[in-house]
Order: sequence, then structure tokens, then C-alpha cells
Amino acid sequence: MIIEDEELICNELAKLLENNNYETIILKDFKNALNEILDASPDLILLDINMPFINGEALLQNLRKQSNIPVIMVTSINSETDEALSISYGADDYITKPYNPNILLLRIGAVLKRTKINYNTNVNELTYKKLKFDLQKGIIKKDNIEIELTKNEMIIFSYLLNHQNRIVTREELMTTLWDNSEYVNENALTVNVSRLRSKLKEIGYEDVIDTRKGLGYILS
Amino acid sequence: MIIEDEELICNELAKLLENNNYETIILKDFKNALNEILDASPDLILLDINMPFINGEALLQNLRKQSNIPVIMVTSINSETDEALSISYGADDYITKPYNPNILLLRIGAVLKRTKINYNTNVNELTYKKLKFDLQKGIIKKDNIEIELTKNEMIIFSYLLNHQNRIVTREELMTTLWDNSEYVNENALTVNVSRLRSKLKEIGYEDVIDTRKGLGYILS
DNA sequence: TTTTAATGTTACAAAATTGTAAGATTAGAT
DNA sequence: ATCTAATCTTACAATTTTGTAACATTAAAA
Repeated sequence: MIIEDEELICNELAKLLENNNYETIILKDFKNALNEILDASPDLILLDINMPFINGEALLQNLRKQSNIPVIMVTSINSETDEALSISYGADDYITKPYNPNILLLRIGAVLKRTKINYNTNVNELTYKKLKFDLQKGIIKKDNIEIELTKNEMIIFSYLLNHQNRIVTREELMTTLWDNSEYVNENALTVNVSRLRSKLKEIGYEDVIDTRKGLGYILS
Repeated sequence: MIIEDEELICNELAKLLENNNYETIILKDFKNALNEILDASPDLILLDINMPFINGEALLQNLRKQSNIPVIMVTSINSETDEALSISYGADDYITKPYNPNILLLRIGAVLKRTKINYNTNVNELTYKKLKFDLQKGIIKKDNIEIELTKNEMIIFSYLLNHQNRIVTREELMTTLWDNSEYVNENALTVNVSRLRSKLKEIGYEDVIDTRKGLGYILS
């Protein structure tokens, strides 16, 4: 999706992108921008930051409250301030006018690559040492071995992975696994951690989840 | 992790990063780089591409076969060729020497942000229109409503999300759900899609998965 | 060293998930 | 308009997942 007030540039961009097999939409209704974006849910947005009737920075900030759609900021001035601002406002990349079309295409490709993670193979993986954890399938892979995790095991493992090398309290895990509303036995957590540990052990990762008595667990 | 041959720059970088609350490791054994990286499994790598005894590009390419650890390339020459190459080799970003420390920090922050997606809240979400799909918990959220998906439903939904707006064949989904080795009824897929559809309907997303008879499904 | 509270393990039953089958519905071809 | 193969729905039984309870083990304090 192209968000740009100068029609000439818009059309140029659209032509460039379509020649490179990207489907493009041009934002028309600037007043209703946020809704148009969310309805169209494009894979990527090219957003001009210097437009006379709309504040690109504010639009990006508002968009970020609701969505992670990748945004490449197009800035007119190549100043460090602008560069810094774009990124801190939540842009995934920025490019300065006048831009080289090939570099723009490369940036678009790179942003799409890292945001969709792996568009073609549908892999969304976390890595831990030499082990890969497929978030979608809930499968741990190491060398040729695959282990299936249940949903609770997935939740615990990914929580620990996302908070590696720090102590994760039992309470944190409890609230991550269950709504505070529903009562569950304290021991349910212990049992689930135990089950996860024995699966990790099957692929050679013994003693990676350490117990800190009275404090919680730590994955190291 | 800093991979850089000039000791002076290394130490400068380490000081800068540590002053900003990043834990840093400096790669020592360049011959055994790949193993050192995998063992340390850093959150991010700063990789100098122009080192005398080691080929940074080749290292990155080899690393990418095994890992998605984010890499920021440090290049000496600000040429378009280099920029293009870094990204195509699998770097997440690049910066040219001499760099402004503040810009480097911003870039590091930005890369970490988008790769870890949301480090602190442990959220790993895909977005579809006004709906969010929590990959870890297998929960769909919209407004205040939450719907739990089963593992098969998660696999189908995330596959469709990752391949939005194109036809996904039944066969693709079959091989994503089950190993070709195990025999399952063709209808098992239909039933699972049906179950997913009825859950989506519960939160107001009726008719979003369209059937293209003889071809497959499309999420639009 | 002893005590004790915290954590771990195992077995089991309730609950949830999943593939199958049988019959219903549908879209597109004739 | 009719036919037909593709897709859908529902119910059901097999399998898997999960919380509980009962007992075992452990680490840290006394």
C-alpha cells in the first residue's frame, strides 16, 4: 500500500512495484486512513512522512497501537534526526528521497522477509542452542529427531525461551497458563514442567530447566 | 556478540553497549566462529564484513543455514553494492563505518524489537484484520472475546494467514498437518477446516475462508 | 544432622481433541 | 435443469491431554 500525496510519485511507485510482481493499492481517503489500512490489511506500507495534509508520524503511531503491518518510511531529508525518528515511531525501515528503485525493491524484499519470517515455508521458529521450536506445530527439532509438545508444554517452553537466563517465577507461569479466574492445583504446573523436562531429556537436553527453590525456574 | 578483528573498535563497542545495558560477548576464536556463536546463542550479532582473516559474508551465509539470530552487518564502504549484498546474504540490517553511536543503538533496538517481536510480554502474534492470533497460546482475540484453537486449527489458521490472498491447496494443508507417512482420511482436513470456520464465525468472521472447488481454500 | 516446606513423580480418571463414517449440501459441468 | 464429484456437517469412538491426589525426593534452614 502506497501512502503518498504526490500523484506522479504514486503512479511511478505503483508501476515499479507491479512490474516486480507486487500487488499495490494506493490510499485514497486520507481522512479515513487508519480504517482503510486495516480493512485492506496490506503486507507492507510505503509511507511518505512529509505530506501537506496528513501527519505521517502520527498515523504510524496510531497504526502501531493496533497492528504490526510493516511500514517503510519515505523521508525527504536525509538527516539523522529523521532517521532516528522514523525508527522510534515504529517504522521497520526508512528510505530517503530521491531513492534508487533497486535499493527500494531490496529494502521491501528484506522487510517482507524478516516480518513474514518465512513466507513460503510457513515456519515461525524459536531457536534454543542447536534446537528449533516450531511455534505453529508445537514441534521441537534437533538433528533428525522431532518431539511433539502439547499445548501446555508449548506455552511453558516458549515462555522460558522468551525469558532465557532469568528466573521465571512459578506464579508467572501459572498466570500465563491459566486465567486467574479458574482454580487449578499448584501442582498442575509442577507436573507440566516435569512432562516438558522429560521430553527435552529425550533429545539430549537434560538439566536445562533449573529449579531455584522458592523462586522459580530458569532456562539456561 | 561482537565479531570484529580490530581490538580497539571491539572495546569501544563493548563499552558503548554495556553502558546501555546490553550484555556483550566478543568472539575470540575466529576459526571456530560458527560453533562459538551457536553455543553462546546471543540475541544479536554485530558482524564486521571487512576483516582480514575471516570472510564475514561466508560466515553469515553459513550461520543462516542453522539459525535466525539477528545480524547487523558493519560495512566500511558506503556503496550501494555492499548494502544490497548485506541484505541479500541474510543480514537484518547494516550500518556503515564510521557510525554515529546513537544511530547504532537505535538500529540495535529496532532489530531486537522486530525479531523478538515482543520480548517482555512474551507475545508472538499474527494479525488478521482486527483480530490477533497468539501463536503460543493458540488463542484468537478480538475486542474482548477470546477463542481457543486446537493444535490442528492453529496449524491451518497460521498457514492460511501466512499465505493470505492466494489459493492454498488441500494437499498443501494435508502435508502441513500430517506426515505423508501416516495415512489419514481426506475428509479429516475438511472436518478440521469446518471446525476452524465455526470458531471464526463465533467472533464475527464468517465466510473469510472461501472454498475454491477443485482448487483449495483462500483466506481473504 | 535433622527437619520441613518446596518440588518432583507416577498413576489415574475426567475432559478435550481428533479421525472416521455416513449422509447432506453445493458448485459447476453437461 | 439435471447430474455428479467435491466439499460439508454431524455424531461417535479412539486417542491424547490434563488436573488431581498420593507418595517420593530434595534443598535449605535450624
